[in-house]
Amino acid sequence: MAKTLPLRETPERVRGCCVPLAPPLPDQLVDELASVYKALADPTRVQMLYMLKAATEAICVCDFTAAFDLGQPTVSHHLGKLKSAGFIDSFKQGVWAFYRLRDDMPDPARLALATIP
Amino acid sequence: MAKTLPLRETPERVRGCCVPLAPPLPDQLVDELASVYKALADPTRVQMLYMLKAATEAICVCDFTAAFDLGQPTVSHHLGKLKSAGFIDSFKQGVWAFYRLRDDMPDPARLALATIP
DNA sequence: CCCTTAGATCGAAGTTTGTCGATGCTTCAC
DNA sequence: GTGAAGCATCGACAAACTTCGATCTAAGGG
Repeated sequence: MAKTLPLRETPERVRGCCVPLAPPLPDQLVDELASVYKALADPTRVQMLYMLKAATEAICVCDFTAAFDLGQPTVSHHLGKLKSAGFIDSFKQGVWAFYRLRDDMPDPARLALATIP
Repeated sequence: MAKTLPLRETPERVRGCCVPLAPPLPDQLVDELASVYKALADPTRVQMLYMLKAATEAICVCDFTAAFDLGQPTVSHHLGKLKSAGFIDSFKQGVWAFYRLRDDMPDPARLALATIP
């Protein structure tokens, strides 16, 4: 017959150990989610997305460059990451480049963006 | 008198350039948000949080170690990051260590966690 | 006691990331 | 055509991150 478990009584209901868990999320989905979060894992990019959420029109790269005490290549680099992650797109107007939130943002990006004030 | 803007007509309403923007978020808040996202910016940690959301009880470290084809020190490292970010806490039960979602999770972490399936 | 086991911590290797300066490209003014 | 301005791209470098093996600590079993 089954021998009693050697665990002493506990303040929490706790199983012995190493019980089967729920099936994991598909690798593809997990990687997609992690990529989206990675794009948000930098203060400059969080601030950029906040500015774009608060803005009523597309924002010029020169505005970002003025706002962030960073070199222009660095600003371009951050905007490129947000673009690759699906948050924003861009268009050119003469010599200027404007960025805005995507209308057709992928769901993971849309959900994550909603957590930014 | 004011000279007309040199911009040609555009498909979008676009201001000239470099117009004042909304005041930025406070640095402290931006850093806190970025730190939370950084904790999610790894597939293993996303999967861990999914497992903890799906579980009804605390999960033993040995379960994570078995689930992730990673060394035990690496699993400990990831759990430590999730703990530092405010997502989870832990308690010991004999030789085992159990992790669970925090009841009093900070708001940024709670919001971000809600974006994981 | 001694030994085993679970987990945390330490130190190191390899990769990724943020930042910069330099350069190239495109557009516009003259 | 020539020059200047706005951006993107490239190459380099320091910092941070992921991962591992080795070691240390704590708890139990004999």
